[in-house]
Amino acid sequence: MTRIASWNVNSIKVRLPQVLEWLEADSPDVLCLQETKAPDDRFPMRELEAAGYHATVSGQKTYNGVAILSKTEPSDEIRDLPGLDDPQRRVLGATFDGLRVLDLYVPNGQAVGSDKYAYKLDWLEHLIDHLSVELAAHEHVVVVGDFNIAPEDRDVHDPEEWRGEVLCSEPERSALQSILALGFEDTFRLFDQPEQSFSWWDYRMNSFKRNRGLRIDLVLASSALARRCTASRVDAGPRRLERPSDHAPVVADFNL
DNA sequence: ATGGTGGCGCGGCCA
Repeated sequence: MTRIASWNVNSIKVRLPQVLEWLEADSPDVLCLQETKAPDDRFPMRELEAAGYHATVSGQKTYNGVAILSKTEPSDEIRDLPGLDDPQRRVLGATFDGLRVLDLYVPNGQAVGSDKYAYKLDWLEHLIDHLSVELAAHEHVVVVGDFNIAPEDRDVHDPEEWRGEVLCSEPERSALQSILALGFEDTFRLFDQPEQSFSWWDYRMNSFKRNRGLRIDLVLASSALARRCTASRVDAGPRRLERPSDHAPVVADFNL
């Protein structure tokens, strides 16, 4: 069994104890992190290596930053989308024993119509182009991360409140559908799930206690890999801890 | 309601 997980930690410095605890409890083979908010020379390599994990990083100061923690060594790492010259560290790809892993921190987009929203849609276009290349090169591809898109209304606590807003707008959802149409499955929807399952809850307004959330953290698997998926879930446990990330980990198991 | 909460870093940006 191979377990792949994704967690937007909103600062690896603050969340390191929770990450170490979660690695110990859930023993993923690969844990992809987003919003590490740390330059590579400030990433806590030693602590994670002591826990038995390699750390492959692409970070920056203050914002963004992605990392892949893995039990085995990576190869063929990428840190950019081809054709997109971008200082923001949002992409990390690596291969582990024939499994191609892409860790994404998709731009938030701020508000529909803003410059950041245009950047998000442009970024997604470059992502779609690159994922077709990845699919052509690898049979088993898993694309995980904070997509900052709720795929469908059932992934939103109040679809009418969010209708047309950033994270839910039609162009964003259309871009995600284009990714799926390349030949990916949203592994969460391969299984029966509790209603009102979300992966992100705003820090404000007691959103978590009221379960006012969105499911924006996804594990997508290429068709051949999806056939080997045995489970996919959100682990809301860490969101209940003191000083939590605003995101919960998402986890998928594969018969590999 | 243009707030609210949290991280970074020490004022204001970003989510």
